[in-house]
Amino acid sequence: MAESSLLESVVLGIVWKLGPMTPYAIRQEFVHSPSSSFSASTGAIYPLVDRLVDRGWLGSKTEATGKRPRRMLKITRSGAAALRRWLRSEPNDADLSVPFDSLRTRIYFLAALRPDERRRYLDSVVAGLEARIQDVRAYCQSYETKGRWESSLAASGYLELAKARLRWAREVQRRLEAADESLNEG
Amino acid sequence: MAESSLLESVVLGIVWKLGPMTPYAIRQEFVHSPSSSFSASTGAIYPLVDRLVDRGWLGSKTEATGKRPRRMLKITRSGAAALRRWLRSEPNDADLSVPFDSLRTRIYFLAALRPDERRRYLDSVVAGLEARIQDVRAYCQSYETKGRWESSLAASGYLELAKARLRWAREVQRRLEAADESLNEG
DNA sequence: TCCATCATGTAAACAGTTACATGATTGC
DNA sequence: GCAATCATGTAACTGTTTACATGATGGA
Repeated sequence: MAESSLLESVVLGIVWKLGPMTPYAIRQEFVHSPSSSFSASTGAIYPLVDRLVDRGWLGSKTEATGKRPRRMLKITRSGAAALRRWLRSEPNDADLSVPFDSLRTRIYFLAALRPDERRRYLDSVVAGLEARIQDVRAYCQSYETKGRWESSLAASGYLELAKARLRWAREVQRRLEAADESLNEG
Repeated sequence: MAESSLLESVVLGIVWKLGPMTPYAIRQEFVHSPSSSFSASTGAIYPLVDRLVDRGWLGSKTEATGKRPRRMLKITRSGAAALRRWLRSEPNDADLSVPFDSLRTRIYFLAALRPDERRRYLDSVVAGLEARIQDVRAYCQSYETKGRWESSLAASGYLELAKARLRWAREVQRRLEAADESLNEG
């Protein structure tokens, strides 16, 4: 049994949860997610779907409704089994390590900028995160009311991370300002 | 001027901050980071360093100290300028979107498991995150005392995310248990 | 009528992983 | 003497991005 990649497992999960659906619809799920870690370009998603079909995890039926064909994908028995295997598997090192955050990574090198540049950058980060958290809140609320329970649990995970990040960015901003002031005074 | 990838910018930043250093030492920085998003395998790092040298952003001097040569890398003027350009650049959509979390992603499909399997999985997640957060705390404290200020700000970002994630995992655990109990009663 | 979106895919280029290969140095 | 780690790199494979190409459908 082939070891499957994360993206493959997620696609399998999406079809299990939302299917039957077209490859196009799968892609939209990624596009509209508040966490854009998978860009899921066409060149990634179509070959990936083919792989899952070849492995017998997705069934594919081409419907000729209009003139142009649509591929309807649905999960098979062995596909659902593979999904459950993934879900049950012990979280590994990468799963447990602190999520990657490109804003945090940049901060690590912030001393390379002048104080005024640093301040400007932090302002744009805080403003950007504040704007974004509104979208996340809206996304989460839509799941709390109409969604399934798992979706609302995942959504609360989005919100927790988004809030933690904004809290941290404000703290960074505050500490930089304090440092600048003490420099001006002393 | 070529647009540089995130990994390239980070390598540039590491050499700016910690250099002059060997490609091997750069790799160790990634290996020992609490966020293992960059695995930075040899096959990634050596060609990447070559690209940065070709671009004139890193200077490379091969020292023949013993018998085997060591490449000492140091950032050039234009390399430092490129680093600052990256640091000043407006955070984009991907930067501002909620960080990816594979544990959260799995939760989204958790209904595919039986209640006892879900509970077992959540237990291993919470245990794993608890164990991990100790390492993160230790890592952060080492920067609070001896590190530079930017490192300690980045470290506080690690800790905030790690804590938010554990808080969320416990909340999920709690809500799953509550749901199971109400099923048993009603 | 025209534009956006639905919908399917391919091809070239590129980046990254895994595995391999080599050999020096340091500490037990 | 031996094992771990320092240290450099390459080659094959795989997955992803970017760009291209095509055409249907539905609404203003």
